[in-house]
Amino acid sequence: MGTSRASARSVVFAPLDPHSRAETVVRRLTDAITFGLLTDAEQLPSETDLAAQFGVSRVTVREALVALRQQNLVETRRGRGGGSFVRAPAAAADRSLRSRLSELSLPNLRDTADHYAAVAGAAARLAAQRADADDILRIEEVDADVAGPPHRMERAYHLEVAAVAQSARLAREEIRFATELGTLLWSPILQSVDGAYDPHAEHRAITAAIAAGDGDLARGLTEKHIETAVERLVTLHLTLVEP
Amino acid sequence: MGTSRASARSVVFAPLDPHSRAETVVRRLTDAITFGLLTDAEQLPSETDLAAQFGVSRVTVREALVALRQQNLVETRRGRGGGSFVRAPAAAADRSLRSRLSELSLPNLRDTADHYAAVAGAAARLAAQRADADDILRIEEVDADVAGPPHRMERAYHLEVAAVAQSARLAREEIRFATELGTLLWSPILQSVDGAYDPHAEHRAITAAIAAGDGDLARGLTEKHIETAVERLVTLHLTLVEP
DNA sequence: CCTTTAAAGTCTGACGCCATACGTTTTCGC
DNA sequence: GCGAAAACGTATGGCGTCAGACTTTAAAGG
Repeated sequence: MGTSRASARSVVFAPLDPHSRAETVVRRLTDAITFGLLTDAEQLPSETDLAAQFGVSRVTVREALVALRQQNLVETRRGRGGGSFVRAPAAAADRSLRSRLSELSLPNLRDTADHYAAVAGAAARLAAQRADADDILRIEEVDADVAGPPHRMERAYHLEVAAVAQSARLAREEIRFATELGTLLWSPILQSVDGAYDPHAEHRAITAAIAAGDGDLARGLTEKHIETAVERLVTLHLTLVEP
Repeated sequence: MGTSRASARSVVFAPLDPHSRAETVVRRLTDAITFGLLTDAEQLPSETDLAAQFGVSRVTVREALVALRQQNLVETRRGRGGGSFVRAPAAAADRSLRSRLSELSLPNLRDTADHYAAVAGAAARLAAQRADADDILRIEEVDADVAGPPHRMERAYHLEVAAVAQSARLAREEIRFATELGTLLWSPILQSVDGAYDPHAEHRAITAAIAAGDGDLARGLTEKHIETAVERLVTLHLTLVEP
């Protein structure tokens, strides 16, 4: 009894976000660059457009861009055709990933993964209930495109499943996890640890379950897919933490 | 392909929270009072304590309290033993609930419910994998306490299950849903629509599945429990929207 | 080469929020 | 009844953010 009361209060009275708005914009853009959502040499929208999209003042955007320039994550050019351009060195992303991984606590990593599996599994189940033939084709097309880095492929696949599930919330959650954890879970570093791992074969099995309308199987396969990736990540984490 | 890229961007460039900090505090406290997390005549922490807990300045808390007083949701007394006290008329809560329900769009309601079922179902499944005998006793004790309003009982039950699942994230999500949707889903208004509904019997079945270590059954029963409540809410929603 | 255009750079007054300090009110405890 | 303590009420200077306006820069297009 006391538990639920105390815990509900923990939400009501939880601290507000301590970060300034400029700082929040910095974190947004830094994460997007570090995790590959914004690629090297890519041009950001203009200051005016960024301000409109983020719902902040242009001064705030400019403040954030100063910080990003100091981190050498963007460079800015004036004049027509100017603007801010991403500078994302590949080696920095790799170092950032290992650094990030070694900062994560194992219980925290497992808890995040449990949550992710719940969301992605539910999306797969709903997709099995709601997909039509066009949806299945689309999922297959997305999965057939193997031209990019693994975490991009994984993100595209799971996001397509969430879209087919017709749940805006689950799709949004999927994107959040892809941003927060996806780059770790599906990192190329992990691919070299165990060569026998074939995510595409697992995707095909999930897609077949969705096509067959078997929601429980689709969910179970999705959960296992994520749990497998987590175990590999845990293995890497242990090598980093106990040298 | 374009789908996942465009959608990832929608997260990166999504608008920041437009609400001022004072306004956010107002919303927090208004929701907590309206949904029964803070009860009539209950004393709020002092301004200084609220400021510390919310991580804001006292001026901001005072600003929020002015707004709450204008809404007649609190009254404030000076001096020793003074402070702000909740004023939560039962009729206003009922009106607020119907008003809230008629504002919800049906697809939105279903989507939220799908997400809730995923979280609560996953919690039940993990609880079945991780519970020991003491945990089961605790769940049963929580469920045996029938002294309060239904939404309180439901919150306490599901939160206990999430606690037994040993997932901080799922517990936090559970609290969020209990705050956002729980008061609607388990409202006394709905209890009078269909007298045959017995949530405690459904809880006992879920608890038995958890005790038996049957994660899939525990999850399935939890999902059905929530889906049943949603259908009843949809029925009420239709009576409000199409008179 | 010149003009136009897009985009960054700079500035300004008003408002929200911060930390800090002090004053007033009311109850509690001796 | 008095003094102490808790708690609200008021005020202040500084910083972040806002909307809006104007200037400078550099590329694109004729």
